Amino acid sequence: MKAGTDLAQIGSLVGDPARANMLAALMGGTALTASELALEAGVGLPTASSHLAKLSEAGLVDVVRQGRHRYYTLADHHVGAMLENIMGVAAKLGPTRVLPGPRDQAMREARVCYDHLAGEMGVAMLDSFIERGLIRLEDGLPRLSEAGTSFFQNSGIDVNGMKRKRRPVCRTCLDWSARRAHLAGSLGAALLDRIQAKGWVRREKGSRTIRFTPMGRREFELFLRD
Amino acid sequence: MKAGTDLAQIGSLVGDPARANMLAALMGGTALTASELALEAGVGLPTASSHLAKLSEAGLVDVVRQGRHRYYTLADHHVGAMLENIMGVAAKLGPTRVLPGPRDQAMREARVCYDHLAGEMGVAMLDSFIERGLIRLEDGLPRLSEAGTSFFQNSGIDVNGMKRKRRPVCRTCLDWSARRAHLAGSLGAALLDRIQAKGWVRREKGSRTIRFTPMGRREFELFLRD
DNA sequence: GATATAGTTTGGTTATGGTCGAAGTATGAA
DNA sequence: TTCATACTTCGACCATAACCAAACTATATC
Repeated sequence: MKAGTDLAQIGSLVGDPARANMLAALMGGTALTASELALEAGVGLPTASSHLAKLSEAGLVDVVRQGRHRYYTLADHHVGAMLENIMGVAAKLGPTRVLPGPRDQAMREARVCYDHLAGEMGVAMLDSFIERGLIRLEDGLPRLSEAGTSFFQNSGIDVNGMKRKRRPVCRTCLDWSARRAHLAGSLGAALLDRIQAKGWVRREKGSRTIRFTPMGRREFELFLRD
Repeated sequence: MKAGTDLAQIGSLVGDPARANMLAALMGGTALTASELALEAGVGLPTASSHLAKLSEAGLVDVVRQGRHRYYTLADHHVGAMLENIMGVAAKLGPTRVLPGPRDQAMREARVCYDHLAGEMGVAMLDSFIERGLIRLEDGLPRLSEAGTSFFQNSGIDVNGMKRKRRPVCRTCLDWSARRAHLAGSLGAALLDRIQAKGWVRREKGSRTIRFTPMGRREFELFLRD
């Protein structure tokens, strides 16, 4: 009874097409303004504003005011994971998607999951870290090994700084396309940052899909073999 | 855009209070008839029938006719996992649940997650299996070791039979109360079966909560130390 | 056969909530 | 100060869908 009420509350928030589009857009990980989200959702500004107020009040999204803009983001990675999960079920159930088009194909290969890399490339990355002993799995939860700590620190990622924060450094997230785990957490986020900073990928604008450039792909694979 | 539509579709199904209550009831794992679900949801039979038609058409629930009854169940464990996930977010976000009441306490400790054991007891069980080397984690996915195969086979669970089926034998499921993994998959389901068959637990009717009897608790802990 | 039980279908009512235009607030720029 | 941009609030409108009563179908029991 009580459980049903909780379910319904979140469900109805996600259940409105306009809000669902907004949330899907925010899955891209970049903060978006109210106007951008209105455009994304295909509704007027007043409507968008009211939707965002609801999402924000419920705690699904965070907002930070900057000048006359309001930047919205997903509240945290749990929300991102939940949305990813729902999309996974939708994809399984969905109206007989026979052939995943070329666009879906690219998305399967690499995409942004809130703030980290997902898709086959993301799964491959975590696999590689585990194989090389940089990350170890304990009770199903990933932990950075000592070797991993120094490896990432040497790569210019401030892992020790991360360890002092609240957010877990390593976390796994179930990849709906590959049905395997990929790396989330602050380390996952930092790695996506670097991949983007190094110009290995192009973001398709308005989409979660990311495409590796030929050069970027080579570099990335080298990085995994390191 | 397309992703948003998928989200909204599932969201709106889960977003109606009546349907949410039905789904929550089905999380208990037992098949329920349309009338039982109507009662659970607090709506009339015609209303329930229409809701169930929608859920069924969308593929979230399965129905099997038996005489003049129709027994509904969640379509598969992915749906269960999704609902569990949504509840987890709701619990985190929820209206400042300060003190989890005694009832919630029991639910934290042990409950049914669609067809397997969840809560602290479920987490403890998986921990124990891993510690004893019966289950090993590879790439974040649990796999039965050889020792595990013979152990469970000796306990009277037909693991080898399970391996031939489509459904994975071992799967982890993130426990929203403990934020740790517990064991799902066909082995998880079989273990819950045995726990119930041995009379170690009492089901609270109309609830997912299960309570270990004093004796059952002792036996269960022995089983984990085995 | 007649009767009861389980569930669906139909039709009509109601209300929740999404929508936008217009007016209002807040911040920044000229 | 004045104008422009970014967003919110208000008010009114409208569509979707949740709901039930009554009628209907199908299965079981007597």
